[in-house]
Amino acid sequence: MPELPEVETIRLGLEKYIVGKKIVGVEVRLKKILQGETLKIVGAKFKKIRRFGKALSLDLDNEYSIAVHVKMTGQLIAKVPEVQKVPKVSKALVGELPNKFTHVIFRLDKGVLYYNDVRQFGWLKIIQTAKIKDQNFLKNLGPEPFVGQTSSGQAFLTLEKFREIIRNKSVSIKVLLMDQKRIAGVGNIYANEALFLAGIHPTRKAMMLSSHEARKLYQAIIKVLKLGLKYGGASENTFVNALGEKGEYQNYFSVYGQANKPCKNCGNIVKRIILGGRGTFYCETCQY
DNA sequence: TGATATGTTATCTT
DNA sequence: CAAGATAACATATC
Repeated sequence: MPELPEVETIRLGLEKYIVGKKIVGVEVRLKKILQGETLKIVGAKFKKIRRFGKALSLDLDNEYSIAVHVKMTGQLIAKVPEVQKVPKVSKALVGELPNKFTHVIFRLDKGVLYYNDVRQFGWLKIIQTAKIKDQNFLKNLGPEPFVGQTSSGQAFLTLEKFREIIRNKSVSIKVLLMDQKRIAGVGNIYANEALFLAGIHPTRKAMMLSSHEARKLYQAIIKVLKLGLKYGGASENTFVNALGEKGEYQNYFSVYGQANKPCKNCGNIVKRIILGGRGTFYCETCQY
């Protein structure tokens, strides 16, 4: 769920609302979620928020960073004095803060930053900013599609690189799209949507795509990611932005989650299979 | 009650 | 080594 557009949505919110604010205290309610010494960051100010694929780095002004991966159900929510009324806050997804899913609380000089996580798969790591690139979650990250934001210095996925990545790979194209080591940022929702848009069947072997199909799919990936970002991400499950508001992209899915419903293009029934251990949705008529 | 949900990593089989 | 399947993590929701 939180894939590139959702994490970028969080990043934009944090950039706007917590950069410049000082950490005055840290409360860790669930120890396994946070690694590192909280003492290192007390007194430091947020300087910059970077994104690497689906991960974030909250850089402080004292050479330390808080690296964050929200995995499936993590939420980073800021309560700041300049946002008095938040009209679209999702009560169902957030409710009172802190709540029973709030595992880490950063108290700021002006406001609070909460980390919530229903499934507890996400993590936060306090590390030296200079050592970010040595982290496993970054070392093996592939180039990421360009969706109009540059914040991390990550390599971008060009059409030439994409052709190189799919060349000679007999893995299915959908599994390849979701492989973070090959392409960073694309998860199950956007892989399904991009393949539908490009008219390519998810089980096709990557190496069997024609030159034309490779270009079409490359363009489709960028298009759906940009669309997701435009709608503030997809709140299919627990995703909310840095203010606790839902995204809207789930209202525009073509195939994801549409099993047994008519294809928006041709009216045929959308199929569901499992690929890479994940629900895979496609139209037999429109994708081949 | 049981199926389903996703990101990542580990493990096992082919 | 490549690829594919499956499970594990933890829990809510339908």
